[in-house]
Amino acid sequence: MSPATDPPKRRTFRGLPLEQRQRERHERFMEAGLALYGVRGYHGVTVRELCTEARLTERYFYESFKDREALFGEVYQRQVEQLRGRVLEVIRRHQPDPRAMARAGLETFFQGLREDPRCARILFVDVLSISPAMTEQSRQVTSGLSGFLLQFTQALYPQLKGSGLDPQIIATGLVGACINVAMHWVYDGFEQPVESVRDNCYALFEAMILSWSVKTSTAG
Amino acid sequence: MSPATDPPKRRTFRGLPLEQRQRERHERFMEAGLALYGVRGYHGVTVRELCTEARLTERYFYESFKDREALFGEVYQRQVEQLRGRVLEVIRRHQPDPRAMARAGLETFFQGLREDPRCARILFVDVLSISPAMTEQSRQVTSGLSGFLLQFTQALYPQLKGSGLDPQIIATGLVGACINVAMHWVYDGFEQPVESVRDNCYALFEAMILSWSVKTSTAG
DNA sequence: ATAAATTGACAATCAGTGTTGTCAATTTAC
DNA sequence: GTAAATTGACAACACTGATTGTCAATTTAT
Repeated sequence: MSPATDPPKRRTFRGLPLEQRQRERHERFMEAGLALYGVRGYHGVTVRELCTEARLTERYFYESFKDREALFGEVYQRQVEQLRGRVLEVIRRHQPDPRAMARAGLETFFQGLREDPRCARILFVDVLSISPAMTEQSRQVTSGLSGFLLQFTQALYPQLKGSGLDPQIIATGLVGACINVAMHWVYDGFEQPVESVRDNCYALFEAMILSWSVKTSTAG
Repeated sequence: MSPATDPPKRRTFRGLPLEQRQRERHERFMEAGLALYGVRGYHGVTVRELCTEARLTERYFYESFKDREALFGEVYQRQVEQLRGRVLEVIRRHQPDPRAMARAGLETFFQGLREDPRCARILFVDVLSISPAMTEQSRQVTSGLSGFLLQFTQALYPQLKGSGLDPQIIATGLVGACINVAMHWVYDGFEQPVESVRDNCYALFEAMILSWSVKTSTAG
């Protein structure tokens, strides 16, 4: 049917095969996305700016991503996985002391944001105002976080069940507390030392657990 | 210098003086802003749509507002003041019982969001991704909220000072907890009864206060 | 009744932006 | 060396949206 234009034959260029060149371009756009989205937000950044930042052209942008939102989605997902991975790793390393695990996890979380404040904007601000699809993606991530927290505390304190409270709501609240503290910390330019932020958030966790065990021990 | 076109003489129309007509138009745009921004978000709404919703034309939009952002700012500020006013009022009405005050305040907060879910999106989501100016406005509001919470708890529990924790961070965390719980509640379609949401958030407050007084009493 | 003010509908302008296409220059395979 | 693949710069196109301007119809004051 079509007049049969032979597809161009792939070949190496500057010593690199096609796949690697494509991966490198993809990677440069990812970095440009982090740099621009993370500072000016999703809606304030154009495709052209992303291309300039990546030192590539529009053609390659659409080679790697369906549209602007797709790039944001990938940047978002990568940030989530990087930070989550670091936190899980450090938690594992502090087993089995639950307090050390919680404190180290919190500290790693906050350290990650301080090392790269752009992460905070991408993870907690812009993702919510792009599209219903991105909002859903974000909600799944934070729900997963609450779920993990839930599992963690219930494994450590099995007596927490049956206190009349809703563990899911409590977990959602604690996650929200950390996020809000983190955001203010970031926007205030990291005034407080990371140890203070960590300890105060940990205090929220501990308070909740304490109160829980008190309630359940007096109730049971 | 200018060819001296006389300014049009103001007069009544449909029995209403100019000021009142302008105020009514302004009001219709405010309602349109709440309706559209509150559902589709700031970036998804155009001036034309706002005009259609308000059953007015672009000319009147720019009569009332400098631009799209100005309308959002006013809608935001009004929502803040309405909700805050209701919460403060009900807290006052439950004086002097601190638990009743806290629980009633929380319940009013959540009820307000349930009665008008558009409020949640405007207050907690979109305001953060519009401009640095709007972000700053939002931060001032939530800082004010944390400040109020701080004052409230410190007045009730003067022994809380000197526990080694940073009350400002704790307050920021508690506010973030309520916001996050509220957002998930809204987006989940108000599955849980408002009493449950209220009680669980209150439990966070109470846990914090309890833990605080325990720490200070054992330390002092 | 008439002229002026007011309104509403909509055209016109102007600036961006996403997206696709062109083309010359560069690099590679043969 | 030559043809094909690849790249990079940028033009072209289509579309959207903010903002200003036009004008006829309506209402009011005198």
